[in-house]
Amino acid sequence: MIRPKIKKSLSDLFPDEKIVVDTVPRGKQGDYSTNLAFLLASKRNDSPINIANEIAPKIKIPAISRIYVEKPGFVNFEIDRNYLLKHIYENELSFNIDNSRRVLIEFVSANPTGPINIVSARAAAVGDSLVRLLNKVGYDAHSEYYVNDTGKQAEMLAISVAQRIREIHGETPEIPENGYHGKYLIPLAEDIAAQGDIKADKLKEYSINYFVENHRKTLSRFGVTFECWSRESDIRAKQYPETALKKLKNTGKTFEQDGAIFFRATDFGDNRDRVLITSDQRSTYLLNDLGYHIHKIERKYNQLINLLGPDHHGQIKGLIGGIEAMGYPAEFIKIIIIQHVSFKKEGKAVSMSKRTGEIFTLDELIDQVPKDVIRFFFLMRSCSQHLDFDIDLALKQTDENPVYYVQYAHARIMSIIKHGLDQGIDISAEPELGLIEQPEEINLAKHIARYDEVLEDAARAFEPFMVTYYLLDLARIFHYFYQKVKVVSEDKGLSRARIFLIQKAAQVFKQGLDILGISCPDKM
RNA sequence: GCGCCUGUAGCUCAAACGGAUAGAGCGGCGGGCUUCGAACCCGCAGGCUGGGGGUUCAAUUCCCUCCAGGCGCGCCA
Repeated sequence: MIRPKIKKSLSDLFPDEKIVVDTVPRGKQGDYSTNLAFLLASKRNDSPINIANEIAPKIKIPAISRIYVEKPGFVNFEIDRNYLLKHIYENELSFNIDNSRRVLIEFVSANPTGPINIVSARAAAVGDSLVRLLNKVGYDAHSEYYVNDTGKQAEMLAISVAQRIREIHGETPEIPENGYHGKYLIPLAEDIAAQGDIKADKLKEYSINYFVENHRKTLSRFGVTFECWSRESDIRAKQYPETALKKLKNTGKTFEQDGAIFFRATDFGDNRDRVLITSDQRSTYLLNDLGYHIHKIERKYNQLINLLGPDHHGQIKGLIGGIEAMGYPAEFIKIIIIQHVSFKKEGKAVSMSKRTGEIFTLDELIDQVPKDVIRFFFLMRSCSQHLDFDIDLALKQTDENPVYYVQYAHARIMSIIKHGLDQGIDISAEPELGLIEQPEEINLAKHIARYDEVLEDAARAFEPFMVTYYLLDLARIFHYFYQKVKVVSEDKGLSRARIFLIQKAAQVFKQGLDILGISCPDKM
């Protein structure tokens, strides 16, 4: 990484300043810039441009060949060409920004009362990519799926399935109003009916397992696998909710009212106190969830990340407050809200409700749109951004999806390298880096060198989409380079040097797309 | 009513921690293959960053207010 080297050199000169090193906008001199002169200006009561001119000559950094001062006071640094190429040549594209972090990322966790619908697809894409990204930068990150297999909705599922079985036997089904009316229960009911009678008390377990397996298969088609599937029934059987309740009671942050036990969540910034045990002595979702989080922490994780939909934001304060009250640092847990996706079809919004049975399943979407396209689409947006997904657009115009733009760049490179081999270029030979000097070549090299910086930024922000944008930029720069520079020519030494450069680009494409969970074919 | 998110080009979106002339893709118009992959490249058009006020050397970014949209606000999960 070049950026931290600049920052360190500046910090050594001015240890008291909060120095920012940024990239330079297009069209300006230099590659990286600092705001240092602005910071000093207010303290010294002088103009930023004067200070910039004063400090610029004092800065000596091996990676930097030239320093420019730009109005109104930026100090810009140009990377030394030889340093840059050597840096790329020696960089193995693997690094550690923090190897002490053991991270558990819980995401999707859809209720096993029906097929996964496309609302969960965004969380699946982001969560899976986040696991890959964090592992790539040196964290020890793992994926987790929480199965809500107890409680009222599980009961309601069993009741609804029982009615569908009656229907198969020629009777009129009577699914309760708040039951599950979707036709997707019919294959399950047929499956059960074909096996003869399953006892009523086994119906719930069987149905839950059916959908858990269904979720696992669907997500696997989407390229998403979970290392751990935790079950609420297991958490309960191991008495984690009771443990959580005991811990909370010990802190004095609970109270009784109307026969129920409350958690004093308002002490932790919540807008109301939250029920832990209802007046009819059932544990609430919050208490079970707190128990579940004890279970996570007991597994030696020091960073828990939960991806939630925007409809869950109301429960964040209660959960974090509860974890804090139980004596764990609040920073242990990070909640990421993945904003709402609006699906549109034939120009109008698609409404989805599992209870009424109006759903568009993830399986149906994958049947029609390649998973690479779907994932890329979701990973082009920041999590905090609402997102419109036009299904017709995805179905009809997949060729225009930018994912192909990136994949094409990689395939093009592989084709050029093959061509080079056919022309007798020895790609095992040491490249003569000094031959790389065209502006388009240097620009490509500079962008390759930024890869690990982008990964660091994306990992610290928990935002895989930053990788997506980087890859689109790199593809654009490569395609332009291709237009201007002939890689394979009569000059074997030059050809070898240029192949080295595009090989590095290909490695970045491959690894970057892998972080996004998107394939990277050699031919298209 | 309260809380969270959002408002940037015709459309979909960028612009990390406040920085330089607010950038891409799609769509529109005009160019470019005898040459390593045209799923590509180049150029043009298109913006009071929802309105107004404030803080700052500097605001798309922070604060206030108004307007518009989305999602929440159970002893449900």
